[in-house]
Amino acid sequence: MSIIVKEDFYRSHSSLELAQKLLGMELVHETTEGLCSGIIVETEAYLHDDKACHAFGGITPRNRPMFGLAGYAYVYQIYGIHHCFNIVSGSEGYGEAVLIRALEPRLGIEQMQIRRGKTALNDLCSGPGKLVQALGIRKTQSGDSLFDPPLYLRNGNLSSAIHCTTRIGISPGKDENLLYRFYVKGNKFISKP
DNA sequence: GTAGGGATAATCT
DNA sequence: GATTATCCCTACG
Repeated sequence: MSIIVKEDFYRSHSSLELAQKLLGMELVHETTEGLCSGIIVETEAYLHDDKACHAFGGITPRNRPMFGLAGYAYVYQIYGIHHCFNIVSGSEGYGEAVLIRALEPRLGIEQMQIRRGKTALNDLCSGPGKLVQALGIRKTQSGDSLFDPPLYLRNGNLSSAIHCTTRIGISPGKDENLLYRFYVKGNKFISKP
């Protein structure tokens, strides 16, 4: 049973609601090397009035996708080496997104192991930079839609409770105490308990 | 198995 | 020139 999540879904929830509803869904990437996917088990919300949000200082060429319609990808590079994958959320013009922080590997595990250079399952997608590398997502896909192949989400069932806590890697003074991080309680594929 | 520090480049001011 | 929503290797117990 695999139903592609349609654009309506992304637009009928606030960013905070969406961050929680994404848990348990399957993120799928189809490439020429094969299909890879994983269950979303950890997310963080970034809102327009939130100092830690890339869009807080206004629109720039890099963060432009965040100000568009919900249901599109926003990919950026940090620390010179790593990439992070976000799902644009909220209303058009507000600059909000949900950062995907961890996946539970599902399909195409062999391909992910090759791309990551690691074999341990819990070391393939347990972090924002790792899952982007494992799925083979590239920065050029920033701004692409998420309701059609090659990159899309499928509905899934969430069996465990959602845990809510503070976000990771936020500098002091940048709304670091907001409880905008969500993860599946007891799941061993999250980046950090 | 845990803790600490260094790498590295696009982006914006 | 400052900033950045991380990862990985190494050194210890």
